[in-house]
This record gives sequence, structure tokens and C-alpha cells, in this order.
Amino acid sequence: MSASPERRRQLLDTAAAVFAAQGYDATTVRRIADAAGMLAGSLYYHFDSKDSIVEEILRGFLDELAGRYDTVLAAGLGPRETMRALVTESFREIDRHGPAVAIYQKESKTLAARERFAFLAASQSTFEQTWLTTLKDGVAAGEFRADLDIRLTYRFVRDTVWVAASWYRPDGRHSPEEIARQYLATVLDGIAAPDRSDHSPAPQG
Amino acid sequence: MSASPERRRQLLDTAAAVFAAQGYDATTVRRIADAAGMLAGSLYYHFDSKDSIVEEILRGFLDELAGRYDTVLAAGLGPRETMRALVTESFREIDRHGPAVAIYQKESKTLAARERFAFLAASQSTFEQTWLTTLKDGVAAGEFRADLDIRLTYRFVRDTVWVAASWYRPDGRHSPEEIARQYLATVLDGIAAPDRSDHSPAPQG
Amino acid sequence: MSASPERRRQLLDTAAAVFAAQGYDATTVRRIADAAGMLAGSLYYHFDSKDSIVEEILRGFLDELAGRYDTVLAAGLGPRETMRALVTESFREIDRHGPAVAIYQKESKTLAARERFAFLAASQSTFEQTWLTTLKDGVAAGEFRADLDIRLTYRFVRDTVWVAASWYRPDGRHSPEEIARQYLATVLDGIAAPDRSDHSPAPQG
Amino acid sequence: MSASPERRRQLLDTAAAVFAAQGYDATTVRRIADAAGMLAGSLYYHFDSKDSIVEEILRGFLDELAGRYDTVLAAGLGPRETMRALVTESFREIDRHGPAVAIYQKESKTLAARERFAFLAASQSTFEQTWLTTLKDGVAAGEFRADLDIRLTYRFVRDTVWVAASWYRPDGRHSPEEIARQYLATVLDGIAAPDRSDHSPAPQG
DNA sequence: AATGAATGAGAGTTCATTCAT
DNA sequence: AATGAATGAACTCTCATTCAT
Repeated sequence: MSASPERRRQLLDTAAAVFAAQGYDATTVRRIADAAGMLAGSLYYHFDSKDSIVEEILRGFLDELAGRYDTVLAAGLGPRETMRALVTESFREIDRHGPAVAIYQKESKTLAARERFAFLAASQSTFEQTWLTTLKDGVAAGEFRADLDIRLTYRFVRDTVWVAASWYRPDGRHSPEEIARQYLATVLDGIAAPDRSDHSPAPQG
Repeated sequence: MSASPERRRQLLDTAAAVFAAQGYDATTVRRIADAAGMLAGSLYYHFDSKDSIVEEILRGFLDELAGRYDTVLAAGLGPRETMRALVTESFREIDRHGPAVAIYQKESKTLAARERFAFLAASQSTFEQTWLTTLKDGVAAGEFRADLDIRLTYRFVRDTVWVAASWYRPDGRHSPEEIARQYLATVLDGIAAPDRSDHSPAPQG
Repeated sequence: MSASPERRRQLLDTAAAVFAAQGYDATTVRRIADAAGMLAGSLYYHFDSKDSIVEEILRGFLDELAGRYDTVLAAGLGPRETMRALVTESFREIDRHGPAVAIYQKESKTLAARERFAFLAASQSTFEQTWLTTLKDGVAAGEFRADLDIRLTYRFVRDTVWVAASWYRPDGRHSPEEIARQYLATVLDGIAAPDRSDHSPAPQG
Repeated sequence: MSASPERRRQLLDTAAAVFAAQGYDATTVRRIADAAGMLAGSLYYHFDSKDSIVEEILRGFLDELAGRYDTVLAAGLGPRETMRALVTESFREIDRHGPAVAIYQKESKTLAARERFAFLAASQSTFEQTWLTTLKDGVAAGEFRADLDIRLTYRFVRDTVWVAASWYRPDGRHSPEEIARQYLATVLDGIAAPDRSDHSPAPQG
């Protein structure tokens, strides 16, 4: 259909920004077209449907992220460093494709119920495996606490990372690496001040 | 014979479940009516509009939560215990009104832009103050790390807590208190195993 | 159905006032009920339908008016005096049943198209005959100008009289008889000052 | 190839005819669309709402009429000739835009209560001034009877003129000028035959 | 590559009406 | 005599989509 892949990219970026700001269902095709400086009907020269637009946005984001995660895993770091790297790549992804991540975070649960978006569930499974394995290995290696509830921890980590897409601004004070560092400090070592053995509930012996 | 307020409550609960499952915009009034065993038009005997339904759901949740938070603050606990209590109340709220929380988490940003839902922004401000104060006090009291980025930490805490509403099932394995305990362990002390080489040279023998 | 004809009358008056103020189609049954201090459904104890309410209002008005006109005709006055009497009775009817007249004036054309309201067309025919005869007799008797277009004049007379229902207030400055007198002065003798033979278009010899 | 404004005009004319025939409230948007040979939804490509359609119809009519009246006033004729000209222009307007006038006559009172249609009240005031001034000047100049109730006369004149829109057919026997002449004969000189006994003892030989 | 006009399905909402109580 | 709750049809309006130009 479309001749220029660049135009396509522009349009996808425009659409992603609108979807992220208003929500997928609340976004009309006309609004995207407005933002792109054309009429609603004209979008159909470039894309088959509204669904196909989000699909392409989400696939692009997920493919890229999967690639980054694979690279991290291929490096064969220890669990703690792997986690550091995964988190950092995640915040970088938010930095690069914030709108796509925000859409993913907000809409994937609903979209995944539809056949067309089955790939969302598949991706999620893969990512889940990556994280569960890393956490489990970390516990086995004695790098993470032995009493962690792995699945619960996975959810906490996953959600806090992605939810950042809803407030992160690429031009804000914090670089993605800085946010990742802060985030990791919190998650790895906690926000409590270093232990002075006076916590209220006596530390279970 | 069911008095009006009870029927209203039933309908609100039904609606909340549907909104939470499908998203506000994607939910049709007909679908809510189906779930309630009536026709779409009949809903309008009880409510003015689709908007007024979510509004009532969200107001109910926010009012209740504000009350709980106030009780916590009025207890005058130290920052660490205050945080523990706030988190626990939050997970209990998810336990009681999961759908309402899920709607709040997913839709409030978009809804708050509309005049009718300005109260959402107001509530959020109040909650933000509660958390920021608690965190600041904790740092001042030496209970939380001195190097915390307060705002960033606030966001992490807020988001992880609320996002739990999207996967929490009241009949699941974990009670809200159990989840709160796990969560607090993570956030307060981190997921890293107590490290012998980095800082304190072996915590508590 | 209804026990008390008085209650019925009250309700009809209330309904007539609302219909006259808002128009038949724009008036909801609920609004009438509100004005009557009851719920919409309760009206159906007294009346079969919204249609039956207007029908009763209009029939009441038309029957009464037909009676008055008949009395006038039965008096056997000359055309000029007959006209005077018909006009006066018409304004009195507006005084007594302003809302009913206003509804008739505004809605009868549309309503008459429906089988149920065929009686409107019938009444109108009768009235038309009364007027046409009176005018024709007046011309024949030399009391009205010989060059009158009878049908046109009939319409002018009919419309100006009825349209008064839309602005007439029973408690206003003018009594119905006073308005009738003014009206007749205008229609019979014109608004021009008594002829001084200096009209612009030379009075055709 | 029909340029947008032409299509718009066509659709407005179609809508005006339907509104005039059935009444504004009783007219569904589907019926207008039917009459225009399209589906209901398609109308919304051209117009924002049903309200905006009547608004445009009424504004068009009122603007044009105001222009004609202004031209008449600018001519600086005497009161009697001014009146003649105003009446003639009014019937011509009915000839050109009968449906619009009929809608104005029937619906403006109800519509004017709504903010959007406040312009109706404004126009009416202007027209009222035009007529009151003309009548007053005529009385002062001795062209109209000294004992006229100006406001009452204004209402009679206004209503009879506009109400003609409800029965006037452009293809009927009478041209607008002819109707205006008949009408003026009635209003200016009355329908009574020149009377020999009452006042002037035989007008002009 | 884009426009202008239309489609058709379905959305939220209204409303006359019904009926058990 | 009236209420409270519901029905079901219809209404205005929106929107993704199509297609001739």
C-alpha cells in the first residue's frame, strides 16, 4: 500500500502518542488523522484498520524489547547483574518508546483477549520466564533473599517498571539510567535505612 | 422489597466489575444491564448516565480510602509503622473494592481531564501529600535511607500498590495482609540477600 | 377508571398548561406528572395515554366552542352583528381555555393527520362553514365590501383570532371583550384614518 | 462536483420542508435523511446536530428578512407606504422561504427559551421596533387612526402575516403581491363596506 | 497520496407505557 | 390512588470504514 516507510513510521508515532494520551478505545481515527494533518479516510491508505495500527505499534515495541532482553541474557551475567541490565533496558525502552509502553501497560490485558492480539500474551509469557528464571537463579545463588515469593516479586518488579511509562517524560530531570539506578537501589536494598537492629517486629531469628 | 440503596449498590458492584474487566470506554451500558439482568434503558431509572455510574463507584472508593488513611495518620505512629499501616490499608481496599481500584488505576488519568471528574485530581493530591510527608519524616527520623529521591519513591510505592488491583483475586492464595507483608519486606529491606561484603559486615551475627 | 371527575379536570388543566408552554411533542408525560405532583406512571390511572389527554383537552374546547357558535347563529343576527358575536365568543374562549386554544392553534394541523384526531378536521370544516357563510351573507347584504376574497378573509380572521391565544394572559390589562372590540374595529373599519381622499394609489374609479 | 455550499443548501431546504410539515420535535433526523436520500448518520457529515440544522434555517431566514426590512426603512417612505412595503416584503419572504417562516412561526417561542436560540428573541425585538415605530409614526402623521392600541395592532399584523406561511403555497392562485394587496386592503380600510350613515356622509361622490 | 461524501452498525439516552404492590 | 421498577422501541449522534475521484 504505502510507498514510504518513513511516512508510515511518522504516522505510527503520531498514533502512539494519541493512543497513550487518551486510551485506545477513547481515541478516534479522526483524532489521529487530525494530529497527522490529514482526514480520517486518508489513514486507510496507509493502514488496514485502527486495530492494525495498534498492532503494529505494539509489535514494534515488543520485538525490540525482546531483542534487548535476549542480548542481556546472552551476556551470561550473574542474576543480580542480569536484573540490573534488564531493568536498565526496560527504562531505556520507555525512554525511546514511551507511548508504546504506556499503551502496552494500559491496554494489553484487554486487547490480549482478542485473537488478533494473542501475540501479547505470548510475549508476556516469554518476559515472565525471563524474570522468573533470573529471580530463581538469584535465590539459588544466594544473591536474593531465600524467602522471596518469586511470582509476587516478579509482579512487583514488572509493574513498577512499566507503570513508569505513564509518568516518564523523555525531557525530564532523570535519564533512564538514573531512574534505573534509583529503582534498583530501592528494589535490591530497600528503602529502609541500613539495619541498626532495632526494628519493631523482632527480626525473626 | 429491596430498598433503593441496596439495589443501587448491587448495580454499582455489577457495573464496577464490568468496567474493571473491559475498560470504561469499551464497556457498553447494554453490557452492564445484561450483567444486571435488565435492559439498558432500565439502568437510567437508577442512574443519570454512564458517567454518573463510574463517578459514584470512584467516589465511594476514594471516600472510604481517605477515611482509612485519616485513621492511620490520626494514630500518630512513627514513619515506618505509618507506612506499614498505609500499605496494609491499601491492599485491604483492593481486597474489598478491587474493581473500583482497578478502574481508578486504569482510567483516572484520562477521566480526570474532564470537569466532572476533577475530584480525582484532588484526591490524588491529598494521597500524594500523605505519602510524601510520611517518606520525608522517615528520612528525617533516620528510618529511611537519607539518599532517597522522595518523589520517585512515592511513585514506585503508589504504582506498585495500586497496580496489584489488576491481578489480585479476593479468593486467591494470599490475604491482603500477607501481600502487604511481602510487599513491605521488598520495599523496606530490598530483595537482595543481606550482603556481607558491601556494607555492614554481616548483619546481626 | 378514575373516581373523581374533579381530579380529572385538574389534571387536564395542568396538562393543557404544560402542552401549551412546551408543545405537545416536546412535553413528556413525566413533566405533566411533575406539575401535578405525582409520578409519571400514576397518570395512567386516570388516562389511557398521552394522546388521550390531548384528545380530551381538545374535544372539550371544541365542543364548548361549537355550542357557543351555535347559540350565536341561532340568534339570527345580521352578518355584521353575527361576526361581532363570533369574534367576541372566540376571545372569551381564549380567556377561559387559553392553553387549549393555544394547543389547538399550534398542533392541530399535525395532529389532524392521524386517524385518532380526525375530529379536528371535522370541527375545522364546521367552523369554516360558519365563517364563510357569515362573510358571504355580509357581502350579499352590502354590509361587507363587495370585492372581498372570502376565503382569504376567512383565513385572516381565523388566524388572528386564534393566534392571540399564544400571547393572551387572563390577568392582563385587556378583557376579552375589550380585545374583541379593538380587533373588530381593526378588521371592520381598518387601521387607516377615515378617508380624506388623498391616498397615494388613486382609488380606482 | 456539486460544491459543498450547494449540497448544504439542498439539505437545508429538504430539512426545512420536513420540519415545517411535521414540527421540529416530531421530525426525526432519519426522516430528513430519507427525504434527502441518505442515511441518518450521513447528515452529520454536513451538520453538527439537528439543532444546528434548524438554527441555520432560521438564521438564514431572519438575516435575509432583516436585510429586506432595512432596505424598506432606508427608502424613507411615509408610514402608510412603509407599512405597505413591509407587508409586501413579508409575503415575498413567505413565498421564497415558506417552510422557514412556518418553522419560525410555530417553534420560535419554544426554541427561544434555549441559549442556543437566543438570537430568535433578539430578531423579534428588532422587528417589533420596526413595526411599532412605523405604526406610531403613522398615527402621529394622521395616516392611521388616532385611537389605535399600537401594541395590540402590532400583534395582529405580525401574526396574520406570519401565520399565512402555514397555508400559503408558492404555486397557488395568489402571488405574494396579490395576497399582500388583499391583506393591506383589509387591514388598512377594513372589511366593512363604506358606510353611509355612520361617519362621513358618502365618501367621495 | 489524499479528499469528500457516504455507509451501517451500534452507542448512550429518552420516554410512553405497564404492572405488581 | 399512587409508587417503584422495569420494558422496549425509538431517537440523536458517533465512528470505523469504504470508495469514487
